[in-house]
Amino acid sequence: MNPPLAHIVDDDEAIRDALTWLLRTRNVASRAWSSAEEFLAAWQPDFHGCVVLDIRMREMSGLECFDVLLERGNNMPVIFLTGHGDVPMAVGALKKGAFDFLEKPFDDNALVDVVIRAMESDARRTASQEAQATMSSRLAQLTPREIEVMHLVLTGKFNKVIADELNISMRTVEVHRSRVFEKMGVRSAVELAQLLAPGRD
Amino acid sequence: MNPPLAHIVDDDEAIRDALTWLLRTRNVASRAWSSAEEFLAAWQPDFHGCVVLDIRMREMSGLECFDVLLERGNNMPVIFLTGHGDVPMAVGALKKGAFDFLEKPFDDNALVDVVIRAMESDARRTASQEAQATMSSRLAQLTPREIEVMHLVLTGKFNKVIADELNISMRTVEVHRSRVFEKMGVRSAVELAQLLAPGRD
DNA sequence: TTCCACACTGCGGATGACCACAATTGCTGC
DNA sequence: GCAGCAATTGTGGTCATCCGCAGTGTGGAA
Repeated sequence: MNPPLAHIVDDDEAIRDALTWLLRTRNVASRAWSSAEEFLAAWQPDFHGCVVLDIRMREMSGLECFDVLLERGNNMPVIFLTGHGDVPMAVGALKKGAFDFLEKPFDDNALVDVVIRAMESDARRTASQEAQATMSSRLAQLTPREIEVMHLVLTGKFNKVIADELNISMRTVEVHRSRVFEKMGVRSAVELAQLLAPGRD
Repeated sequence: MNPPLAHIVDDDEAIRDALTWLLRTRNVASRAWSSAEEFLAAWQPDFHGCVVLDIRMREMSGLECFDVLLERGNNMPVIFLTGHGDVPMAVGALKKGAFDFLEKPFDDNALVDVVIRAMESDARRTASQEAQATMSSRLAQLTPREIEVMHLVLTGKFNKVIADELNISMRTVEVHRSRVFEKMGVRSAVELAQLLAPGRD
């Protein structure tokens, strides 16, 4: 898996170097890209960390780059940097899901804080996403009939009722139910419900 | 219950009237307040709809008003209007949970759209909140011991195991469990798990 | 003191969940 | 055709759940 990095995307080498240095002094690993195109070309779905994206760049702008990332299903938090941002631009970016939007000149401490919080946020997201991936792969192992039975089990219905609704025997329901538990790695309907429900408590 | 209203808070009477008229033509009920203080004095937890809040006002500013609303646990979406907003102000407001941040002069259609979306959002939130209030009032009826047993039941443990952990007899666990189901209005542990879990499927 | 809510316990029976063993049907791929 | 998977069903038995009936003990409120 790709290690978490702060991906710095800026066509100004001085800024790139300054940010790289700044983050290194705070023990934040980073990688610099000299254009949106370069970053997008290298981008992979399992990139982790965050993106620090300059708005004004020679070719593709930071906002355009952001749109491409959204289309590709990027999950990393994106922090915008801009020298000449206006309010609608900032509002639009945040409403599309940007993590933050900072104006130059920015305070070094503030930027580092934002980057760190973004990377923590990504780490949390990654963790919960992995759990969900495990769930999905398990769900994928279920046959159509098993899924059907599982849904009815999750409504709390008795095997007898489920059998009625599907016009099959109770015994068959028991078998499906048992296989579902086995494949999903649980030992009861309650555990299954907890597993398929988001975190609580 | 208070009906859903677009609460217009602006110390400029011309703006208030214009917005009220604009919203009425689109069949959106609204109420105008001539200052943040006036609105906050009248504000009640069961206000519904949304808030259209001017930033620059003579006494308390829109941002200060927003902070007070947040402290009071306001749930209505807040839409900011401003003539001289800057980027950090907009970013800060959105990150604190504002629904939108519009600069004057704004497009009438755009504003109405935002207001309508905000009120729809509030209607959805209200609905899910009522469901949760029902849950809370039911949970409040449970005795301490019943809550304890309920939590263990929700982990999928057998009554026998629960009895062991609490050093009581199985029969007692059965009684608590039964009372929990009765008070929570469910008929099985699975239904209980579904009820206490956020929406899914 | 009396009443009541809460927690606790035992017994026995009805019902549901789970499982091992055993088997049939139909469809797919080699 | 044969192997393999999915879906189906039955028998018989064990374990868990659920429930009514019956009763004890404690602490707080009337």
